Amino acid sequence: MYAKVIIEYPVKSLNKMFIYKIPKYLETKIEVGMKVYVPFNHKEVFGIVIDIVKEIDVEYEIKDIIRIENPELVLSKELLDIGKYLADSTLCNLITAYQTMLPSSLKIKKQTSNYDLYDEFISINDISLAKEYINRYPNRKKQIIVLERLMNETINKKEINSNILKALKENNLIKIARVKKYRINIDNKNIIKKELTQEQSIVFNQVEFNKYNTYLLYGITGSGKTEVYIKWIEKVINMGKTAIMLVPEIGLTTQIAIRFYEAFGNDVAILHSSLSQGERYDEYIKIMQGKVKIVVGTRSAIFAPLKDIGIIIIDEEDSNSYKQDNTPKYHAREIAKYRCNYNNIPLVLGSATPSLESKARADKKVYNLLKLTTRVGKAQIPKIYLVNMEDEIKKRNTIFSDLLQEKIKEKLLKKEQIILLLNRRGFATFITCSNCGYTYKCPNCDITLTYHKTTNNLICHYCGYQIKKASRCPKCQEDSLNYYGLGTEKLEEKIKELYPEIRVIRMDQDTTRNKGMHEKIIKEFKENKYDLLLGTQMISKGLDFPKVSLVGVINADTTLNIPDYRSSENTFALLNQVAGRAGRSDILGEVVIQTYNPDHFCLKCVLDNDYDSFYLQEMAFRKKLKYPPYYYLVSLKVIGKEYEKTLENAKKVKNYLVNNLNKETIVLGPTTAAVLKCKNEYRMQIIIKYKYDDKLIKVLKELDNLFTSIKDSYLDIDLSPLQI
DNA sequence: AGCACGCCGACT
DNA sequence: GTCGGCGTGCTC
Repeated sequence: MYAKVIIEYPVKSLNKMFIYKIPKYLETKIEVGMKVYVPFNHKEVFGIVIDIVKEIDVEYEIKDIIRIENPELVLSKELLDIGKYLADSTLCNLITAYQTMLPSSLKIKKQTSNYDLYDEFISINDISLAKEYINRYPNRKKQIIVLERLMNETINKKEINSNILKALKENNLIKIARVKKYRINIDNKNIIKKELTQEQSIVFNQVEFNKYNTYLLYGITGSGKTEVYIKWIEKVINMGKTAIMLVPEIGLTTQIAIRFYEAFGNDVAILHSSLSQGERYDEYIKIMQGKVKIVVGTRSAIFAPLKDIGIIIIDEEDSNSYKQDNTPKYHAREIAKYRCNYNNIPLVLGSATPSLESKARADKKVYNLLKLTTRVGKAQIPKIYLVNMEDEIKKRNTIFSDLLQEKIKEKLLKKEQIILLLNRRGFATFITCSNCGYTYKCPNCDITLTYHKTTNNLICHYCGYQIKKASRCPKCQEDSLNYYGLGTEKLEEKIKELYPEIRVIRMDQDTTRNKGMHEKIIKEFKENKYDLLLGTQMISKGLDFPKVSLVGVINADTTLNIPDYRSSENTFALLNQVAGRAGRSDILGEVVIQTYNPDHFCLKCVLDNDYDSFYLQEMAFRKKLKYPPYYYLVSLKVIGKEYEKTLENAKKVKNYLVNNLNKETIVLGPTTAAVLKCKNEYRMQIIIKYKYDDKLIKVLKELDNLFTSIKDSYLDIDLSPLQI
């Protein structure tokens, strides 16, 4: 018997099957999907068995598989197929696809170290033997105490002094058993069931099980989507099946996880980015062994090794975090479609602000549209104010408008809570010398450095380059460095200046870097230890703080002015979400949005809380400019150390595309990418816009292969990019 | 990717 | 002569 194996190196030239002979003693043990250790060109490497065949007809010498690496890890047929689909649809190597699907502790690289944790329990070997021992050595008091306890129970090894343990063991009185221990253990005995409202019940009943269908659940913030998700999953579990629930990155994960633990107890496993490697390993093994039925997690949880899935739900389906921005550049929604189609089950996409793409498909009846239009309980839609900052500047209000200041004061008096959103971290976005014009810039990238005051560092948000800030201008030595552009750090400082008695907490990438900080901030704010929470878009999603009655958006233009075709869509979603944080109980919520573009249609729609109107206007714009969902996009970046050669290669790529793709397909560029120079490399961009092109994948693969022989630059392809 | 092989220049 | 630089080719 022979095995077809892909090996651990993620290189294009090795992206193929290698054939190995299965030694006799492994014939009965080996399975497709197992990790193996094989000889490979004077070395030994790891690989995955993709196929097993009886006979093979080749002229070259075939080597033997050395061993099976870890027999408990077997990728199922479904997961193997998902990997193939992933590799095909994003043009990555097959091994890269499997690597991304596995938790890092199980990846196909080095030896898998043992991540298993155990509890060790002592029990008695033979009672009569123990009694005899006690009689013979009555002065061994400590040992006797242990032995007497052991006559009625088992004891955790940790409780007993190791010398005593040793003595008992040497006299053959006890035995020690290992029990696998999980790092995450939620013991939840009081399962909480909630009744659905009438509107929720109607939505619940519209999903058909045991059939592949995509549903778009359009439910306004606070309409109780989670409760409907729970009912669908409950139904699937009762059918003996399992479920995946995807949530956006962190933040939201914990809150939803708590609700899921309340509803399903230990049937739930959590997979998200802030778990340690060991925790991830434990959760993965639990899932693979069928010890849990529900997986709640972020993007990569779509690859959870569940068997017999009955439903997949993606909450906040418009979140950008479902798209991975490094290779493989996959979108979890597309993998979910593949998996649901594979298992012939429903896929539910939920959102208060569906992506235009999903809404358009729902309108065309490709997806089934489900709607939740009322808030649960007494909660009302918040009142929104739009403030023109142009007028405020005249009054010398650069950060806080009169209205926002007044509202903050009012809420502080009433002891209600406040959230402030500023979608930019750090202290100042750039520092310039007013004497000579010197600006701190990244030496590797084509952008200004952001100043972080807490560490007194200037940081490049692209490559991570850092330098300490000098007290005087590094060029002309004058004491004339000025700070421009407001970040969350500075906002925090300003707020404390304005309201000295206020209790403020900041949540952004910098304050949540350490494990558990995220949860801590949310918990403490919820417990009313702070009056005001300020932060980046991290604070906008899914959090439920009943005492928040005011949300302030400091500068709505930060996201609106990003030069990207989706900036309006992102801004609408962000503002709508953050507005939804206000007034989640019986107190009326108020939202103050500050902007320099009060006439922008996107902000007007936010003001009116009118998703449909936003959708129509934005769709018209997309149609006119040939953007998704009317056209599909592909972004190709040619990246190289030398500008001239990179540009030359980019031009060749363009010509190749124009000559080989369909006539109707639009090829734009090459232009300099949004950030031309990044990490000391130049980046030229080519954009493809197409409606239908049967040659596309084939042509892109050829192009990708052609680049193997070009040394001075490389090609980066993103099929359906979220940003261009 | 990572290793062997091979061809070349420069050194005890 | 031989040590080590790197360009090329191959891996079941």
